[in-house]
Amino acid sequence: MGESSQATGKAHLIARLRGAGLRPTRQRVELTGLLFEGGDRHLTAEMLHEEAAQAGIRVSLATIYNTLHQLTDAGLLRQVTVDAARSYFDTNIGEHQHFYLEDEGTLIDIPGAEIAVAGVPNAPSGTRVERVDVVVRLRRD
Amino acid sequence: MGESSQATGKAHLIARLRGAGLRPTRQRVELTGLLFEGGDRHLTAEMLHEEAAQAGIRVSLATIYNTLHQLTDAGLLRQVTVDAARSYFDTNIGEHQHFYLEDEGTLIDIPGAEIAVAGVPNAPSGTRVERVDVVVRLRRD
DNA sequence: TCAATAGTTTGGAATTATTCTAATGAAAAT
DNA sequence: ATTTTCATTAGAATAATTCCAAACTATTGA
Ligand SMILES: [Mn+2]
Ligand SMILES: [Mn+2]
Ligand SMILES: [Zn+2]
Ligand SMILES: [Zn+2]
Repeated sequence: MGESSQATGKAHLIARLRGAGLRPTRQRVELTGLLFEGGDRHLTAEMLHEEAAQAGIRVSLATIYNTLHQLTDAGLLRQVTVDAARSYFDTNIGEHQHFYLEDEGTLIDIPGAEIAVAGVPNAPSGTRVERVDVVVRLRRD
Repeated sequence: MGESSQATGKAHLIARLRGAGLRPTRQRVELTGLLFEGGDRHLTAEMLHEEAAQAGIRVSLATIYNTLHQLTDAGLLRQVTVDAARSYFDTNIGEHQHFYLEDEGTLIDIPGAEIAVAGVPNAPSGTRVERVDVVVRLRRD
C-alpha cells in the first residue's frame, strides 16, 4: 500500500464517472476526488477552483462549471440556491435540509430524518413535486 | 369620486412611503402603486421595469433596484431566492411559503396556516433563526 | 497498434443581473 | 426663496456564469 488513503479511491472515482456516462479525464477524476473525498461539502465553483489550485491541479474555471453541472445532471451532486449572488453544490445527495448562515455564506446540513414539512397543498394540476427545500436562515446575534 | 379605484390609494401610498422614512417621489409613488394595487405579487426588477414602461411611467432600472431594496429594508417587501439567475420580490410579507414552477419561473403562495415545518434543530450557538423558507419545486409532467 | 471519431478542455470573449458613480433634479427645511 | 438633503439617472463597472472555436485526449475498432 504505497499510496496514501487520499489516493485510494481513484479507481472508484473512475468507476463513478463511467457510471455517470462521463469519460474519466484527468480533470474530472481530480475534481471528483476533491469533491467526494472528505465527507459532505457545500461549495461554489470558485471555491472548488481555488481548492484545485491549492492542490496543484490545473483546471480552467469553465471545466469546473462544466463538471459541476455534469455531476449534478448525473445525480451525483445537488445544486442549492440560497443566495442570489452564487450557487452552491452539495455533495450530500441524500434527503436533508439546510441552515444557511447569511453572514458567513455557510451551509450546514439538517438530517432529513430530523425535519419534516407537513401540510403541503396538492401540486397544481399538470405539475408534480420535484423537491421540497427548507432553508433555515440564521443571523449572528 | 372622479378618480378610478386604481388611483384611490395615492394618499395612502404616500403615507406608506413616509412611514418607511422614504420621500414620496413621483417614481416611488408610481412604483408602489404598481406593486401594491392588485393583490399579492412576485416580480423581478426587470418585470417591474417592464410593467412601468407599459403603464407609461418612465423610471430607470437603477431606481427600480433602489426602490425594491428600500422597500425590502423597510419591511414592505420580501426578497425570495429560488432561482440562481434572478431575484424575486414578494408583496406578500405575511407568513407563507412557496411553490416554484421551475419551467415557468413562477411563484405561487402557500398560506402560512396550511404548511408547517417540524423538527428544526436548535440554531447553532451565536446565531438566531431569522426565517424559515420552504420552497416546493414543481415540474411540468 | 494506430488512425479515426467523438467527446473534453481551455483562454478569452460574451452575457446577464446587479451595483456603482458622478452629475442633475426634486423634496424638505430654514 | 435659499439652502440642504436626498433621489434619479445614464452609463460605466462588477461578478457570476456561459459561450466559442481551437487545441487536446479518451475511446473505438481495423
Ligand atoms: Mn446548467
Ligand atoms: Mn441589497
Ligand atoms: Zn447539504
Ligand atoms: Zn409569496
